[in-house]
Amino acid sequence: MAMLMIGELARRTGAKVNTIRFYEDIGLMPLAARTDSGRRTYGEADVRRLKFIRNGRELGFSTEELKSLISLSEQPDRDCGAAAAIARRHLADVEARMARLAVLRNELEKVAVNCDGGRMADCQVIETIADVGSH
Amino acid sequence: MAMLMIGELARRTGAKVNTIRFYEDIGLMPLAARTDSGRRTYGEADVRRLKFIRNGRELGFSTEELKSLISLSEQPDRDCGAAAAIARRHLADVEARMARLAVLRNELEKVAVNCDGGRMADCQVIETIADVGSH
DNA sequence: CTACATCCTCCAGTCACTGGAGGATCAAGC
DNA sequence: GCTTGATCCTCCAGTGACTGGAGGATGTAG
Repeated sequence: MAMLMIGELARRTGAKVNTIRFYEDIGLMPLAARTDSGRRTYGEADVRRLKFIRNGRELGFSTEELKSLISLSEQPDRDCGAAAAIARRHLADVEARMARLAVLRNELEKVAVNCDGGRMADCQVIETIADVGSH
Repeated sequence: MAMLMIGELARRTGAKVNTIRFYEDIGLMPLAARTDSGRRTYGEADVRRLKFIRNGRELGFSTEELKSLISLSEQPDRDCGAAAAIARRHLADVEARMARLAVLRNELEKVAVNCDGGRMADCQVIETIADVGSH
């Protein structure tokens, strides 16, 4: 298994180099092993972990939540109620956001088509955003 | 039309008092009129504008995008192509996020039910988040 | 007239990055 | 063996969008 340098890890996960170092600083990624000259090296497990982190972040989990989830997963004998609780807390939030996004998407779709070339006075974008969520 | 104090505006829009002042600082809300003693006063137009801003923010528009949208809407004779363009740029993003949230929601739902009481070794939360979006 | 809520300004802190300066190291080509 | 360019290192300052608190003035109800 070939060791990866930080730049390659970045390419494989879509995270920026600086972001990976930042994750190490805050303990979200483990302290990386180093070459003799001090360069960080990574393996496949790091690729998986970082992909997990990036996905989690984009889906709205905080770094602290991800830390809990990871440290939970590293204690395979304890029960997973805690992980499920974090997930469930997130579920309601996710559903609410989806509902509002759905409304917005439909309105934006209409607007993006109708609006082009018209005058601002007839533009629906502003009204649309003002009204989403006041359902 | 009764004038509102900042606290009442906050209550009606869900924004915090400090956030409203912050929006004034960065020019997202206009400089509020003041009473003799220096307190900010607001009217119905401010309620609408702030609701628009809060919704826009929660739906992922940046404060700069909202500023553009607002200043566009204040020039009703110019064409609304620019507003539509901002909306369209957002549309693709919104759709991508919805798709991933949908996958996540379905998985979290399964997991939140199955997982409770099990051992971490069998827990799907981690796998689920690691895989969403890698499809 | 005394509480107490609400307002004011100013400023420091938070979260999750992002970017850059200044310098070392490495791999490839001449 | 040497230069060039990419990549790496550390450290630190900045960003966006707030959030919270200190310290003090003002308004209102009993």
